[in-house]
Amino acid sequence: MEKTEFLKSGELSKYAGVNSETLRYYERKGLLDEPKRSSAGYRQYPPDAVKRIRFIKSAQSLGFSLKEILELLNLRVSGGKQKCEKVRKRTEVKIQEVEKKIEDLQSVRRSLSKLLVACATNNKTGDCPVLESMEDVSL
Amino acid sequence: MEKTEFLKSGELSKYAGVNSETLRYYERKGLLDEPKRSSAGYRQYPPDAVKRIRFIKSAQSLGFSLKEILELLNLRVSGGKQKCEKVRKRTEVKIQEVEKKIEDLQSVRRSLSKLLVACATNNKTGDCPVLESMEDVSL
DNA sequence: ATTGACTCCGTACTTGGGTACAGGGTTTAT
DNA sequence: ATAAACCCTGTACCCAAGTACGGAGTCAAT
Repeated sequence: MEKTEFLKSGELSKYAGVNSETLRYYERKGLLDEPKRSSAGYRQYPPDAVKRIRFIKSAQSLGFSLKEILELLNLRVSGGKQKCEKVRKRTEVKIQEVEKKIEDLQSVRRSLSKLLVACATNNKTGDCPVLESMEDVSL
Repeated sequence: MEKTEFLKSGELSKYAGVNSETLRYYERKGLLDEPKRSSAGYRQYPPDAVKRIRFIKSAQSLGFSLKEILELLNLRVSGGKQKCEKVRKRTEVKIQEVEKKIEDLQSVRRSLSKLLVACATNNKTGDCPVLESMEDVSL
């Protein structure tokens, strides 16, 4: 009877794994477009709002603030030559930032791997080497 | 006359680019070892405390909380077979987490690259394509 | 020996990113 | 037609990660 085309806030929050209050919060912050409302005033989210929330959550776990995430989300080409140029510039900057993060993480991973190797050595010899802590190894 | 071997809180905070109150804060949180004190009670940091602060700051920018950073810093092998085993296990978990972050970042970078390509196309044709926003592209 | 720039400590304040009500309307199942 | 289970709004509260502040001691230069 009902086309189950849209999600209510409870449904969206369940699928996306966040508190439904968080949805309102993101809406206030402009991270989530204001959804249509039912006649009773209930929010009706399009199904792919789930993707949006998940994107926000991943980006956060990668060290982006909500403000930065908003900037990422607002990068998009929408016609007009000079606007496109601006987007290109800002995108290049973002890419640099992301690549820096990737390099730092790879450096962290290398440090962790050294620890593993040290442990493996121990398992052969029974004599556990003392390894200086993370930040001495690299970065 | 004075061996300038140690750093005072103001010096360390300057070199490491943080507020000196932050040093006290990190000390309280166990991220920074309590340094020796001068006869007057002034903190005397070893020069490589700078590395420690920088490590903390990078790790933060990669999405690690101070609590997680403390765990990373406390990973180290220091003798004793079963302890080494525990370290190895925890290290493996950390490596997985780091690799997940790297993959997510690479995915973000690919999305951003698509934007760039779209922009480049525009610059040839003068007709700027409409590209859906970040989270539709990937992740 | 006084001034200015530092340090100490404890405590209070701030900001970002949520979470939790209270008080009210709605929908669904019985 | 009534209760359970939603949803709405506004506001207050919470935690992490700092930051600022007051009152006091210290150090270096004049």
